[in-house]
Amino acid sequence: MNPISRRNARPLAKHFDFKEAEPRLYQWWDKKGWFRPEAAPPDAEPFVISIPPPNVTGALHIGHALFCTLEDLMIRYERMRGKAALWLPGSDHAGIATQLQVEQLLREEGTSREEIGYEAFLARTWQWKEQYGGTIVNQLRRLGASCDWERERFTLDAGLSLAVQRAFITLYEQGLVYRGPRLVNWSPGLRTAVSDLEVEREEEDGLLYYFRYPVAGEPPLTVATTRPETILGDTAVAVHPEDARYAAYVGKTARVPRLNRAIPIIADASVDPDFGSGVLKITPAHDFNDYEVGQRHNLPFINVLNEDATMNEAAGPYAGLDRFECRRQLWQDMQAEGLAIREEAHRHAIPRSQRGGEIIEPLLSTQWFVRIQPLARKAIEAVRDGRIQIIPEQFEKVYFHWLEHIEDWCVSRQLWWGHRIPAWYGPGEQIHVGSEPPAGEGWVAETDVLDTWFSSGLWPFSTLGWPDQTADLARFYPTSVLETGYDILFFWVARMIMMGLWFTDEVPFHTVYLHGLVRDAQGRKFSKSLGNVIDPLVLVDRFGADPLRFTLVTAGTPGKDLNLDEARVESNWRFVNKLWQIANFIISACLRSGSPPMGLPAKARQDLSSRWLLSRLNALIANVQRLFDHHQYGEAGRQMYDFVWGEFADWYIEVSKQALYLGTAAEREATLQVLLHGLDQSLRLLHPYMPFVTEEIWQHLPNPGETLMLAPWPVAADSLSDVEAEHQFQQLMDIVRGIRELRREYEVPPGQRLNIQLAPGKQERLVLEHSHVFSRLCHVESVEIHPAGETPSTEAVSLVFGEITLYIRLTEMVDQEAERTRLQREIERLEKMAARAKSQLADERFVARAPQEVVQQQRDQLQNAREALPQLKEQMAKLR
RNA sequence: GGGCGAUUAGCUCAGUCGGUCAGAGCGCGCCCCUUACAAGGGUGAGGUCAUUGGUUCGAGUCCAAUAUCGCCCACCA
Repeated sequence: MNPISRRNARPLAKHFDFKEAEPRLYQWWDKKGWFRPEAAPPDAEPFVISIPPPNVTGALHIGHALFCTLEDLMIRYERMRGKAALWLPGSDHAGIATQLQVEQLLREEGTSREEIGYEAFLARTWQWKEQYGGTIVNQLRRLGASCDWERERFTLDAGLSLAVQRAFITLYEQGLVYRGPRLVNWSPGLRTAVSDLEVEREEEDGLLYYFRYPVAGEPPLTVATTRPETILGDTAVAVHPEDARYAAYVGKTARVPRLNRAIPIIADASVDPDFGSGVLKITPAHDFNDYEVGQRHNLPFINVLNEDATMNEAAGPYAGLDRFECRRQLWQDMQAEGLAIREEAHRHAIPRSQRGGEIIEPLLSTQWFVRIQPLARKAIEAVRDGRIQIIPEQFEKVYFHWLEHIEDWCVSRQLWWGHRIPAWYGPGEQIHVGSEPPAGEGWVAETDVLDTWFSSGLWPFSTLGWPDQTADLARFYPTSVLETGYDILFFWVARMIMMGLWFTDEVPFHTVYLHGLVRDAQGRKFSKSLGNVIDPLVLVDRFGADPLRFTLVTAGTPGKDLNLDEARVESNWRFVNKLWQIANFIISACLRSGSPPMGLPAKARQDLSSRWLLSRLNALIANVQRLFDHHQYGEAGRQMYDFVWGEFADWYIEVSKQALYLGTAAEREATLQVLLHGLDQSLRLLHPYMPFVTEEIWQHLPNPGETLMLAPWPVAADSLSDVEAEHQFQQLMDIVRGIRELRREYEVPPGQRLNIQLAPGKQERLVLEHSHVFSRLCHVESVEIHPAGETPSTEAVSLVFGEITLYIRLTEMVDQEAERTRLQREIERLEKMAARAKSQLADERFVARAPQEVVQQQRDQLQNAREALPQLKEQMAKLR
């Protein structure tokens, strides 16, 4: 091993200038190639995350910032652990979203996609993509994302397009793809089919229309509908088979209002006799339930809608009207004929497009479908048998439920932007599926494209070169963790698992980590209309990327929505500053007295506070490891925060000043070593959360490696754990706090230094040897042994900490009454504690069954109370 | 109609393996510009851990019911 060349500490600026440092560090890391897995030795174990590809259309929102932070955290952590970490970035062509945006653009220019035509539209969209598509990916850089940019992919790249074709053709050849007329969810505005998942149902106020269905030879039937225009497509009227009211009607003929078409009255068990009048109109071409009834009873399917949801010629006199206009018109006409009975307010679920929000119509149309059950079975198995673990676990249930009830996936979309389905239509209704048309004349290419999620489903392996057996595929597939929001568990995660297993025969990743949604400080969803949208980049501008990252990770728990409060980002910005000031203090000390040799002082040269600090640090490292193993990054971050601020800064640094300012050269060196070690380890732990400030500080420390990014991750060592030191230092801390409380209670002026007498006892050396702790932390002038036999002055108050009793003389006469109250309070507290411990210990079941430490703890408490109480009571007795 | 989650301080939330777990941040009160940091330090007030049962030596933590809120799935016209 080469000796690491010695580098001196370099002074820090007074404050961290994140605006200057962040881009500088990022470019440096990137240029050095450290984001690439090749930065690790060739035999390093890989750790791979495929980024959830954001829509090219998108701008970075807070949800992106969350996934970006979590994934970067995992990647940086594993990289520091020596793995070949690959975070593969990219973006999604997002068929519908992108097409909508470009169409909007065209509309603003007074034209449309139909007008400019297919080729021009595609060219336009590509141009648009080149222009704006890089935005979001560049924004990820500002958050510190350590992606391997040389492996960046786009779902419409040539390689990925090939993968899509291969996958589709394979499924077809395996008999898992079929094409045919089915009732699908239709988006009239986009004039395309959409999948079940892309339809959202919201309860809305609507109307229920009651009307009469004329029946030959019987009084008319009363029927209710929410969509009167579909009456025109009715091909039956149904009642429940056991509904006595209508038994006479079954088999008779009804006449469709206005059109006078004769339709049968049938009996079907799916009719709920208790809803409305108990009579159901059947529109097989425009309702999913009716569709099934229609199939069962062999009814005709009459489609009354055009692709844009205007009425077609089957609607007779209403042809050409918009669906809602038709609804009004028909109802009016029925009122005129006396067929309309009444309208009733009715709250019901309306299906709306996830994109754009228009009302979706069930429409009969010819589409491509994937028979998904065989794929789903494999996907269920993989989670069931633990090859894939979903975190948090509760989502496994949801996953199973969805996959167990999954229906065939409509994968064709009548869009222009996307992967064209590799199919060809030949003479005589022939269909050929393949990347090229068959030989011969007259073959026409399919114009439908595939659902965007089809290509997303291949993402973990298509990005690595599949179907080619590339070196990357061999090395980095299966990937490691798939991290994303729970809202796309079905859309994306389940489909990746299904397709990964199907095409590669391996799970695409072994862990699924699902995060929650980011909401505003009051827990509301972000929305433009509420005006509560938080732009992560604005927060980065104000506070830097580190505080935002730290906040996003520590503000919540896995799988739960988190409320983002700007105040929290600000307070974490203060934490960044705190870290900076800690570093500033330590580096200044190095500059003053020379940087110490690397490493820790020998145990014999470690003072109590150092042993305490190192033991606490070691406990932190062990805890963090356990938490990381369980993906509890939030709790781990919070513990780091508490350690750095609450223990390292508040206590160790304060105490270290004694050695630094007044100690011998050897003491100074030993203390500096511990300070540097504490800082160095803290920076390593925090680096995955706050990469910028930690790297910047680390670069100013003496003797660092080249980059913190690749510095080894801290490992806990039993040799650093020191229970005794923790216990003793804790006693000192208790005393300091006790004295501070006392100072406040008696309003001792801050400048006034206290003289303390210590009752002789077992712990007297501990207290005497650390008098500097009290002098630095609570303004104590002197500590001396209380002369035996002498009664403490009436100007003194006493403080009791277990077996340590202190008498503190205050200059002015102590208010005897106040002191009595204080002592009384303290006595009561201890007596209660003693009583509880005593009764616990008297319970032999407790002593027998509770762990040894817990029993011992109770014994210690009892012991403490027993030693302290007589002291306190003695003091009470002395009061007048 | 099913399923899931939540309920802890004024607000937003942590709480791992049942035993220093009654915590943090913000807000609020009081004191302090003490030679790393006022972007700071110190110290307080404030909670029957939703309710009720149960398991256990021991429950914020596990179980069951209830209440309230939220989410997901589902073809009630």
